[in-house]
Amino acid sequence: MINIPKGTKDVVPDAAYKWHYLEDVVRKTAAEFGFKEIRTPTFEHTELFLRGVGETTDIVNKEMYTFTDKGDRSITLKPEGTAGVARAYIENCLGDMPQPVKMYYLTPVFRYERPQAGRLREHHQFGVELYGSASPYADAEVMLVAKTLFDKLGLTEPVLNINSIGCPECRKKYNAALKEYLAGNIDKMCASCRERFDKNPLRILDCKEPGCKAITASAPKTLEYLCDDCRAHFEKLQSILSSAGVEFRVNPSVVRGLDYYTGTVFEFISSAIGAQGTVCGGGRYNNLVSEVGGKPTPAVGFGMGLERLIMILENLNLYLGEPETPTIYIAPTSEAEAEAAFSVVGELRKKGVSAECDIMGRSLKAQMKYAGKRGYAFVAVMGADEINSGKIKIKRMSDGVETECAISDIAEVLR
RNA sequence: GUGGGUAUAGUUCAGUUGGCAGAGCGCCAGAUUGUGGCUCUGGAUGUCGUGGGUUCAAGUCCCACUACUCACCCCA
Repeated sequence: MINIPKGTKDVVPDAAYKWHYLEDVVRKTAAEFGFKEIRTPTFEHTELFLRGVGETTDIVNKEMYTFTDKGDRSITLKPEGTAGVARAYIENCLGDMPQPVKMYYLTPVFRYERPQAGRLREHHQFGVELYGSASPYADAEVMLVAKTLFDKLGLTEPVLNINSIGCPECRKKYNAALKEYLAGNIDKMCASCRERFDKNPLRILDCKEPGCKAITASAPKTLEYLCDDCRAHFEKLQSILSSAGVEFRVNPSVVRGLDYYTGTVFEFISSAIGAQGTVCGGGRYNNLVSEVGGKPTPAVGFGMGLERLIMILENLNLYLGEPETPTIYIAPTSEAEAEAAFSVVGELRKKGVSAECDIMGRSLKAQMKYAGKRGYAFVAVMGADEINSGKIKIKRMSDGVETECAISDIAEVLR
């Protein structure tokens, strides 16, 4: 037997309704905020992610599904949603549309990682992209999309953590200050932090080693090195969030692992699903479009992990939609009525009523059992009497009450 | 890439100092031939993850491998 590849998941028929429910709420929420769906390919030229996501990131270095196609092109399965949208924005001249351009996507993403709770090699993301506005209102609006979605799902628990890592100018000054602070202690820190010291000192702040945490606790904060513009932006953002009634926590250790972020970064963190608690992460990436070959365009957005979101909803016993079962089951009493039942079901479907009948050749009793277990709202037994009289009793399964009507009127009676 | 845990029926698991491979759930069929969820009866499904070793005897002990799982790194 060939089993499922590591880090992937099947959604079986009886569980698909959860995804339908979630996607439905997601689409409605995005639409309320004026975001329209954008669909980009599952794979892109590898070059896009090298330039967009950044060559020093773990995602690009060790996690991409990259292969050479038959035309000798280097192709990569998308490891995140933003780079492809940036490419599409440029390629479809969306910069010439009325600004801002507000887009959302629902997409699978692929990263070669060791799976664990809340981490897969293929997972699905809902993401939002707002292009063309550098205003902190844009940052707030994007955060509000996530917040509103959580509210609609009955989810109050994920905490919004925000930070600003500054523009490239602030970052230059900050990196120098951070390295100066760490220089005296670096030999006491973990191996990976020592490695990060040269490559990307900012990421040291993210380390969870107790020893490193103790050292970084009093390290300089990016917030202390923001230029006037970045500081004003971050302060205005907080004021907007406060007056919008959005609770948040300024958390200097929120440092994103993708190179394209500038300025505002944020995460919604849940404590309901174990170690991988970030259910939504995003920020501003004002240099991404130009990095990928377009003209400079301010942008802000987030990615949200849908598997993680479903895990949270399940762990907190929150509503996840209703199983999808046809409305009525027609049960022929024997083979003699099977064809008649089959055609009645066909008529019902033409009228828009979801209906099924026996195709297993089962006894009436077994059919009733099946119908009860599968959760049909109505069952109608069809035997010789019904065929002769043209009348049939529709049984409501919740309480057993039966209503008689003409076979040709079933659809109307159910309405 | 690093570390811990686990592996027995479709599924969740039990299996005593090593002594005939089991239970619940699910599935199928019945319980006087046209009405479900409850109950009762019966039935099907096993390379005990794979390969070695110890032993009269291994699901059980030892070794290796593989898979799964949790955690680290990193991310959603």
